[in-house]
Amino acid sequence: MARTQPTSFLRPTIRDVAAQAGVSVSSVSRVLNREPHTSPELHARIMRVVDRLGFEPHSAAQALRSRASNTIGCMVSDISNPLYSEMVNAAEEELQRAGYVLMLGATRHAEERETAFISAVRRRRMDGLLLFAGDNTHKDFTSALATLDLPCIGIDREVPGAPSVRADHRGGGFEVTRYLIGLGHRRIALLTGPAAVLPSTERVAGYRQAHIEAGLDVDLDLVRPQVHGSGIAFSDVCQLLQGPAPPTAIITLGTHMLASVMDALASNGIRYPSDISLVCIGDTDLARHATPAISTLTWDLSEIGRIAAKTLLERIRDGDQAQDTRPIYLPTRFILRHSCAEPRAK
Amino acid sequence: MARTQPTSFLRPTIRDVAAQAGVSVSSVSRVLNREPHTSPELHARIMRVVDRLGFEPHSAAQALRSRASNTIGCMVSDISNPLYSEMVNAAEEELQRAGYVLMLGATRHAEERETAFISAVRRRRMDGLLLFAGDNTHKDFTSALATLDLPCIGIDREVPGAPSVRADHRGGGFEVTRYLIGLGHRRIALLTGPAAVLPSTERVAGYRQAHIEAGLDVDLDLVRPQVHGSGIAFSDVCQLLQGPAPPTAIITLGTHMLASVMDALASNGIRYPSDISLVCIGDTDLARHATPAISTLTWDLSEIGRIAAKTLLERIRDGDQAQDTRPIYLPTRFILRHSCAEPRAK
DNA sequence: CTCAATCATGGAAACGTTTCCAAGAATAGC
DNA sequence: GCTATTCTTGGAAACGTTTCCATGATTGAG
Repeated sequence: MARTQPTSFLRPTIRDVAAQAGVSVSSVSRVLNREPHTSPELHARIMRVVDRLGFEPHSAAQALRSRASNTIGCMVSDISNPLYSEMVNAAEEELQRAGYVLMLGATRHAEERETAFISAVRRRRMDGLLLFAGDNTHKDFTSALATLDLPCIGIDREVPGAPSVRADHRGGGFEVTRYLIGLGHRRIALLTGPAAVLPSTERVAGYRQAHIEAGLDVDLDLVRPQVHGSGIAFSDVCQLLQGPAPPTAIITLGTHMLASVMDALASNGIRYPSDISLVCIGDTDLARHATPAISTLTWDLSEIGRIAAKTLLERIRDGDQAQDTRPIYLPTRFILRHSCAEPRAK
Repeated sequence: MARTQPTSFLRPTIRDVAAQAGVSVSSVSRVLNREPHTSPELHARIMRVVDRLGFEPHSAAQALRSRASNTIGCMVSDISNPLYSEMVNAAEEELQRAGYVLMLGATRHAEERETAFISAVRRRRMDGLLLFAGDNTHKDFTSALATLDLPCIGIDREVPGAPSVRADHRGGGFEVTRYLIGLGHRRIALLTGPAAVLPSTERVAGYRQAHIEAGLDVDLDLVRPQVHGSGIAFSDVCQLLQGPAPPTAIITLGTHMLASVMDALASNGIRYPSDISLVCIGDTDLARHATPAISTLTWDLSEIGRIAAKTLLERIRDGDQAQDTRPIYLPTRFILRHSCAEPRAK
């Protein structure tokens, strides 16, 4: 009887509900969890009290007892990168609908933050994990990940023992490079993310493949992986343009990097498509509305997020079965605009 | 003794640690929580076992007992909006550093998702809440919020009883409008977000104020709040341009909306700055690199996120004191580029 | 009409921590 | 050298659920 009259400043517990309704705690739990074997009258009586008291179950207690936290971890290097934020947005929508809450962990490319997040995932007994593209040479992180027995999906990333959802960056890189080669370009610069991140790795592979198929050598000096942040692309582009054998075409990421590249072109007095051809990867307002508009390799970011979320939910439901870990690929699409031309005759 | 030998597939608990170290559970807890009154030898012995077993405390149990979840809620309408994602990114960094995990709730402007998220905040006993700009006419949400006794910060939003961090959208709207009026414009269209969202409300207020100070009437037909998503600005701009008294200047948001506006101008054969002047709110790559570059009202998004996070942390630490709920304003800055001119003589 | 099966409910033991309290050991004050 | 304090540790009671088990009531089969 001690808790029949709940003190006003304390949130009501399931015992308060049980006491006020004159039933047992277990009945309240059963009703709240829609279990069978509960009479309609009991249900009505309990729900009335629940509403009156504004009872809301304490999810930590639920998690402790039932071993499900209804929480999904989402590890991403940089949520302010529009490529990621669009995928996260779509995934969150899908997971929210299924009753899960997303826990965000932005790693900012630091391995120490990655391992810290994995630790948080373990302590909080999260139910699943979405792992976005990141540096796959981080060994501490990889080994921390290996100890994690948890449904997991890689997004533009390979995760041992887990399926991944990816855009076909290799195919995209191939298509774009082949297109430029077809126009007659022989020195094509590729500005992409760090080499150890899957999309970049794949992109470079596609770039090489296109060269090989055309019987051309690859000049690795033209492949310039960019470190994150700042407008580092700027100096790389300047260096290339001012070098002995400047490129006649540039492939760059469509995010901030494209803006840096355009700055670099401008400050070297070089115009596209007349002086140099330009293709970007990842469609943006800037690519669409620059003058001339920039030909772009694009793919469906939201769809990747959605598929990743759905696949994760399936794996959570199916438990240990469904060990199909084949990657799911989404196609890229090349949008031709007006930023490319045949290279200048010497 | 029953649990001295932990079964391999179960995660070790604090009892396992205690048993293996031959000490009491409470000692382990004390050591782990860095409490005073623990001898160095005990500390060393326990930590050795903790490391060997790979023990990680179950945060649900901690939350249940200690009434702190180390979790911050983050309610935002749309995480894929770059304005929001940059603020969230900065806030997350600050909160992560303090040991908190961010729980993301994207509401997509739906009140039902807002109230659902508040419910999640309550059930999970989150320690604080970051509330980003949203429709302030949502009454169910507002009343749900009122029952929430929890440190809370509004970001570009007013929250009763809580401080807010905001850009000075009113001042910014005023400055931009005054600038255009100064150039001679008398019909200035304002395309902004929904009227019930604070930044828009304030912006419109600044816009009116500039008109009033100049002794001009405000034609409310020129103020066009835009519903979210899609390129709705497109049809509004077309309608204005084709109307009887088209505007000679347009103020628009710098996000996707700017692209829509540019499309609308293009498809009506109208060029800026010669035919019409253009200013956007919120700096983007597009605004910087469009030709001509677009004059922009900007402010420090990351700083807003950081300040919001820090203020929230203070409030969590200070408990019920520190009831200073005055809003913190950040200034806007007008960047003059090449998108404005005096209006055409008739 | 009886016995077995099912239904509806209650009681109590978990889940894995933290924290309160008690108690013995060590230290300090005089 | 004795008492009053402070240190160090252990035991046990919470925290608020879910779930297992037991029990009485109801139903169904023959």
